[in-house]
Amino acid sequence: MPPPSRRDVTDAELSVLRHLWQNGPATIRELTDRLYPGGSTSAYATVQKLLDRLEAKACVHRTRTQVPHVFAAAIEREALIAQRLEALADSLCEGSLAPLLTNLVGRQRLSEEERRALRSLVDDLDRRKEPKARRKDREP
Amino acid sequence: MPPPSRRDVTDAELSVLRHLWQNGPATIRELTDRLYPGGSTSAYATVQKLLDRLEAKACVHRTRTQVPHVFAAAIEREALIAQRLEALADSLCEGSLAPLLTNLVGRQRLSEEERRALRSLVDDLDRRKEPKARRKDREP
DNA sequence: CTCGGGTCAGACGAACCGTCTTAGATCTGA
DNA sequence: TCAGATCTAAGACGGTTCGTCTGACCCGAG
Repeated sequence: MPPPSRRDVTDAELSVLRHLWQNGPATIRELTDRLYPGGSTSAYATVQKLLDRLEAKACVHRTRTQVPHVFAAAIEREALIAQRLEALADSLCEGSLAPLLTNLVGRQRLSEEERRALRSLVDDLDRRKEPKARRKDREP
Repeated sequence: MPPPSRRDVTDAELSVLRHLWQNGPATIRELTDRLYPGGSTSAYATVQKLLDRLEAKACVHRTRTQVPHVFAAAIEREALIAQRLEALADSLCEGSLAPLLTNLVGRQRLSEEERRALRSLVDDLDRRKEPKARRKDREP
């Protein structure tokens, strides 16, 4: 059986990605100073390798025109969340997202405010998908 | 840096677990015949090892009193979903579940029926958490 | 006794992850 | 000019995990 071939983003890789999300594009040097403060010489190479692999996974974009190269996140945090939620649904719910939803909603950890926000989200969705009187939807 | 120490349930392990969820307790032989139909001798040992590791992860309970041993799922599918959702929240949302929720709700893939079910879930939650007049709830 | 089925412990190859080393290119300042 | 610093690039390393597979031992039925 061939391995999944598309590997997931790793924890160490994620810490790099997180920094790019929070602080925008950066060089290897900047990332190294931030993530491995007081790190020895090899920390630089470690960050470099993490960026290499992130680039191979299309999660990071590298600007080669200038030196040192500048790296920027090529995937949004939301997109990564979406991707993992779908992977979860595939492996545990036969692709259906509903069980995840009910699991999240059925928790006590949701504050009143979160519940209110959730309700308004559902309202928005309803409004978009089944308007009482059909409006001029450009994408039905 | 020490590895995460609590490893996740693997794909192959998950296929065993899935069968236990669907068909109830089973012996190694039964699982092997189901999961590796026409499998050679070693398939049996493979399933056995998967069950060993699942037991080590407290995801499976093994009845040793009788031979052959009978294995049963020791974790519900819902619990595993919950666990993974929390892991996801920890790694990508600083522990907050809300981003997962909004990501799931903001999709087009939710059918009208799913939206209706979701709404009633939120309604239930609201009713449970802020009853206008406290009723005699035996399980609050 | 033999043999088939079961348990148990462990080895194996492959893959992955984080780290680290090395070599060569490029730029800069004394 | 050249010595040193900085960067890119490629790869090796040790450790771990995963799925698979082998072999030894146990036991009850024929």
